[in-house]
Amino acid sequence: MARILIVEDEDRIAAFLAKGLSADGHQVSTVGDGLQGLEEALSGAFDLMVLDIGLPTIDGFEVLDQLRAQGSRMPVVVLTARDSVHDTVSALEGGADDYLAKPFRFAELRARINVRLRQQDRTDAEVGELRSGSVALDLRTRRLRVDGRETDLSAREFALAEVLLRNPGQVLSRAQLLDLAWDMDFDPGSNVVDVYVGYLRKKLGSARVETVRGMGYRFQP
Amino acid sequence: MARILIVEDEDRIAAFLAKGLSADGHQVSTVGDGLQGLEEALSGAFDLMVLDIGLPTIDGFEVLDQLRAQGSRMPVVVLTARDSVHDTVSALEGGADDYLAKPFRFAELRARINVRLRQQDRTDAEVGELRSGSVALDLRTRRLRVDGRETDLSAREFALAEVLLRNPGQVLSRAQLLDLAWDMDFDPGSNVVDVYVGYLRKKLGSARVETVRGMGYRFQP
DNA sequence: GGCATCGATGAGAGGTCTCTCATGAACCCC
DNA sequence: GGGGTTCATGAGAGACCTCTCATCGATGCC
Repeated sequence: MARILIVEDEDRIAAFLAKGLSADGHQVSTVGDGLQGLEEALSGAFDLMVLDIGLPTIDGFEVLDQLRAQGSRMPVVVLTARDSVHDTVSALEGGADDYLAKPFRFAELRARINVRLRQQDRTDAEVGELRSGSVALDLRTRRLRVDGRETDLSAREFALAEVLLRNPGQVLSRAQLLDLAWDMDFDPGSNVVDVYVGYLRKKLGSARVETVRGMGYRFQP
Repeated sequence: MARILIVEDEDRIAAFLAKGLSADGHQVSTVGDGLQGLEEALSGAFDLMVLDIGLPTIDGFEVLDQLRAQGSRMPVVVLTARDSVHDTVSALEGGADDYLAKPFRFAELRARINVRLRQQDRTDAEVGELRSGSVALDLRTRRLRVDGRETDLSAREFALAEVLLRNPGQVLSRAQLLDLAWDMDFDPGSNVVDVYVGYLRKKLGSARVETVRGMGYRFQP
C-alpha cells in the first residue's frame, strides 16, 4: 500500500487512474490543478505522484521544478498527451522518474509505479530514513520532516524520536524509553522522559505522541 | 562518466548505442550474448546495463532474473523490439528499472539512462561508514574508531572529520573546509578551522591530519 | 641571525543541551 | 465534587559546544 497523489485535470482520466490504483490497494488522492498539486506534494503526505503536464494554473514541468527545488525526492511519474521526444527528455531531466505518453495501458503504468515504489523502499532502507505517515526522520542528517517542514533535533531528541518511530502505535513505558534512548537500565527517579516528550511534541505536533496514563507514551502514525 | 554495459546481439544497434553513449563521456563495453552479459554484469565493473530481450544463449528476462537473484542492484534499462504490454510489465516486475521499445530516439534513451545513474549516485552517497586505513567514521552513530578505540565526536568535529575522510590525501584549504563542514561560503576572518583541526587531532592522532603550510590541511590515510 | 608570516593552543564568552525541581493542570476513583 | 495520583511545563543549574582572541612557537626568507 502506498499513498499516491494524482495531479490530472481531465476528470475521466483521473477517475480511471484513481479507480485502478485504489483497486491495487493504494490510497489515492486526486487534484486538478498544478498549484494545488505542488502544495499537496510538499505536504509530505504522499509516497508518489502521477503528474500530468498540461494543467491549469501552473503546468507539470513547473510543478516538477518547484518540487525538486524544495528538496523533495518524491518519485514522480509523468503522464501526458504530448508524445514528443523533447517533452520526454525535458521531464526526465527536470527530475521525473518516469514518463508515459497517452494513450497507455494501465498495466504498464502500474508496473512503472511499482518499480518506483520498490526503489523508494529500498532507498529508504539503505539511506536510513524512518517514516511513519507524514513524519520522516532522516537518520543521516538527524533532521525531522513533518508535513514537509524540516526541523533540527538535539542528540537526545533524535534518540527519543528514533525509538518512538521504530515502534509506531506501541506503548512504551518510561523505563523502556530510558533504556532505549538514554542507555540507562535504571530509573534515575526523574522526569527526563516527560520533559523530552514535551520537547518532541513541540517539533512533531502534540497529537502525534499520545500519553497513555499510567503506562507511558505512544507514537501515533 | 559512468561505466555502461550494453548487452545486444544486433551489431548495428550495439554500435549505434556505443557510439552515442561514448560521445556522452561514458565508458562503454558491448557484449552480444546473454550468458556473457550476465557474467560481465556480475563482475562489478559496470554502473549500468542496457539489456536487449532477444538474445542468444539465455534471453534478457533470464539475465535479469539471475542478476537480481545474485543480489545485484545494478540499474538495468531494458530495450526491445517487442512492444507488448506483457513484455513491458514482465521486465519491470522482473527487476528492470526502465523499459524502451524499439524504435526509440537516442535522446530519450540517454535521458532515461541519466535518471537511473543520478538515482544510483544519490543512493551510493548516503550509506554507511567511511574508512581510511585504521580510521573509521560511523555515519550512523557519529562515532570515530581509531586503531580499535572508539570516541564520540561533537557535531562540528563530525562534519570536519567527514569532509577530511571523504578527501583522503587531498589538500583542503581553510575556505574549502569552511564551505564543506561549516556551510559558510565566506571567510569569517577567524581561525575556527585551525581550532577544530586541533580538536580532531587529539581524537584522531596528530600525525593523521597534516598541515600544508600556506595551503591548508590534508588527511593522511 | 633577524624578521615576517603562518599555525597551534589555552582561556574564556556566549550559546545550546541536558537534566532537575517545583508548580499547576488533568485525570481517575470514590 | 474531593482527594490523590499522574502528567505537563517554565525556570534554571551545570555541562558541553562553538567560536573568538591573544599569545607563543615554528617556519621560511633574506
